[in-house]
Amino acid sequence: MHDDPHVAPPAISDDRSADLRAEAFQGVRAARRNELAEDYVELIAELIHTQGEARPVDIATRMGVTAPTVAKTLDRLARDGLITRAKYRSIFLTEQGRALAKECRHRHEIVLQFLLSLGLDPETAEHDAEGIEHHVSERTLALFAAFVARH
Amino acid sequence: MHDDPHVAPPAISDDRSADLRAEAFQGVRAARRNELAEDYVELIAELIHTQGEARPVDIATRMGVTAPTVAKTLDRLARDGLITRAKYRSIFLTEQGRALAKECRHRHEIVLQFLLSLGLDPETAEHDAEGIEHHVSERTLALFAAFVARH
DNA sequence: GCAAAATGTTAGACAAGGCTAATAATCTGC
DNA sequence: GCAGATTATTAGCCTTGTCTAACATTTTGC
Repeated sequence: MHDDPHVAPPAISDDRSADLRAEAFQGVRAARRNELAEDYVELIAELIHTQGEARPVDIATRMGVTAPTVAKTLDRLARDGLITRAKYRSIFLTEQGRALAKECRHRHEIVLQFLLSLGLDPETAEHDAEGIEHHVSERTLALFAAFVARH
Repeated sequence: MHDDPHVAPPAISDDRSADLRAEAFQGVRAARRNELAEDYVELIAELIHTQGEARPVDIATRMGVTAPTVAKTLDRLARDGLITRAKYRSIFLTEQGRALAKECRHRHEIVLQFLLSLGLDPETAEHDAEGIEHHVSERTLALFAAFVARH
């Protein structure tokens, strides 16, 4: 249960450390599972805003995947209650989808501004923000926002 | 091909912007495909260093997955030339695997120190670093390192 | 208002990454 | 040195996310 008294104990016992690690990885894997949904929902919100509607073909172009891939992914999003769709019609966000999109956009914006504040060029900043935004905790986000505010 | 002259052109044409976006997402997806391999290789290196050997059971515990999942993943890593293994024996890194592990550890360390410098608590920092490290470009990493150096 | 173009869907394949259940090998303690 | 515990593997299933090929529908341009 506790540290073996005969060996020099590390700062944290191996068991506890391994458990913490496992939790961290499980959290990361959970985040990874949501990344694609978040990317889609964020993009759909943006398309609705800028183009007036979100069509599969535009999603496919911007995501860099084929139309059938988009179709299947949209089916999953619909199943998960993030969007509604009708055959051959464009996509709508549900209330839940809109909430997620808003949250994602917020996170994305803070991460992006943070990277820019740090002196990164806009293109790399956009690129890295896309990858990083899904893995930033509330605490880290708050620190990023504070940093942006004072620079 | 070019902007329709009848509408107010955005800073960047929609086509170009959509292409850039597609590239960014493809890059992110590519990074995602490597994440698991990087996590494993990094962990294997650490286990070899701290325990003297890397056994599947310890990998499973620390990754928070079951033994068969580890076995299958290790087969892929072996196929991809990152590790060598023999039935019922512990795992070794190839030259390529060691190089990847070293690079990952380096990135991880910088991201972690950066988050700590920013004032994040150690546990959250470790957790976020685990997710972020795979999505940080060379440029961003350099900026992180510079920030750590002057704080 | 119809033919052609554009868009959307369906079917089916495949790899990755996860699981459980069952089996096999190794290691450990007496 | 053997029985039981631990560890590793295999088999088989599931979901996600990607693709191509084929087909269906809608939109558009005369």
